[in-house]
Amino acid sequence: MKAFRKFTPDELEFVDQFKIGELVAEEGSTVLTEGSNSPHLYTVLAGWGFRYKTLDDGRRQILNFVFPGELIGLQSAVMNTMEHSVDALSGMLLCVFQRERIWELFREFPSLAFDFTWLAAREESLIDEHLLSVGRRSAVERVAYFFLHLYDRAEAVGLTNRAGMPIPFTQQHIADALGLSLVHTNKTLRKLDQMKLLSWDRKIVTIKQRTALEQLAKFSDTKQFVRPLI
Amino acid sequence: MKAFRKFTPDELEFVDQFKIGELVAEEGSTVLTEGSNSPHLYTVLAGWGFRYKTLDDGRRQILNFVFPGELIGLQSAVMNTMEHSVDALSGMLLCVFQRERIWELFREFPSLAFDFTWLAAREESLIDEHLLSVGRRSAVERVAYFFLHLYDRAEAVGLTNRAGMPIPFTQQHIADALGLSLVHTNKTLRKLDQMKLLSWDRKIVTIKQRTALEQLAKFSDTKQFVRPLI
DNA sequence: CGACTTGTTGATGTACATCAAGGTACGTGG
DNA sequence: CCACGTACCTTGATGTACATCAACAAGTCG
Repeated sequence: MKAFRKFTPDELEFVDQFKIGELVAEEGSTVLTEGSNSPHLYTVLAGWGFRYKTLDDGRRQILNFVFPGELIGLQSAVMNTMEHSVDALSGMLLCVFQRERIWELFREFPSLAFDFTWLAAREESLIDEHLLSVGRRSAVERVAYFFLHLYDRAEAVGLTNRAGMPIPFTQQHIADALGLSLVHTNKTLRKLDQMKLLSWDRKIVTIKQRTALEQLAKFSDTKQFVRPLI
Repeated sequence: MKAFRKFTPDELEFVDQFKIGELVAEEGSTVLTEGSNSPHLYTVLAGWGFRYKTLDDGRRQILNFVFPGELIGLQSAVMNTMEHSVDALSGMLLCVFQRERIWELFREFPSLAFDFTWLAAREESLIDEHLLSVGRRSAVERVAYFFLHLYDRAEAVGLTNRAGMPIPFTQQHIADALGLSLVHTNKTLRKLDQMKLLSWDRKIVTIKQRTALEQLAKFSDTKQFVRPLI
């Protein structure tokens, strides 16, 4: 997949024995739990997931969605506690690594260590943009931005098709990601539909007028993040 | 300062020649600009700053505050573009590093590389919590949480005193950090003052009833993040 | 078939934003 | 010392974007 870089043979060998197995996570299951101290680190091989935090009274904030090629659990790997949970939206296939050996990775394979740092920095910048949305964009802008961004990421890993983007989640997830109520999210979606900019139909989202939507969303030229080869 | 870990002599030597100088940033000046490709990486030695993003119509979202001991510009160092700006709130003293040599650092000093990753992961987890606030907490909860969190971080680097926490910013900054309007931020502060939980007086903030405030804010047991020694 | 999940819509309520005005503290130059 | 400006905080009146509640329709799963 063009989203990934090439590895050298010895990197591959290390990754191969760093890996301790594969995990199939069922749709709706929780892969990692806030507050736990997971001994594992995962790479997503297939499927969708999402990271989130909750308040004790049940309010939930979805922090980001997780796509193939991304890492989950790095936080607990370097800090010894998970500060968020991860759920599987669709069935997911995960590649499992041993957390304890992360130190070895840093010592022996600086290029892989750099990848980790790069992924962490990229994740941070995604959340920064998301925070800007939730803090300063209106509901329509937020929804518009959200789907533009999501579409680009899904497309990059081949999760879109001619019809649009098949979506494994409900409007409640969108609401929880954008800091809106379920009802208002629905009304905002209907509005974008009436404007003929975006459609949501039976779990398929289609972007109908990309440029108009980008203007509405104040969509910043999202350069695809490419990890530099150094 | 107890917030920092000890370095080994050869780490110190490398850091010393990795460093290319010091920079004094004036109060109110911009240290890094969104969209630029800064050749430098900084460590904060003294003073306060903040990271933020803006929309073209001027709406601003403050992402996080920056304290001594923290790194700025790691994003541009690993990804070649800044996705946010950084301004100095007070006068700041920065230690400047050469970005190009970051690769050398990863190759020669895995322990320092690990520190970088650790700092990136910590920053991410701070923003996650902030996003939860902006997305799901009410205005009072947000303000309460904000000051509890800020106080702890300020205290960790010795920026508080018996009177409380001297604050180098205005209510507009708080509003921009919390996704509120200036006026509503002010009213919320007055409310917390009337409840005798928190006071804001001439740039000094005092937490008057810590536990009550924590309950109100749904303050999660913020463990001080301690970088593991591996 | 009912029970349940998901999407949709209208009526009502409220938390927040916006507007407008005034107050205090600090500076400046006369 | 004053008059004047400016930056920041404060408060009330009004407006609006969003939340909450309630009800129903359509699909889906036992």
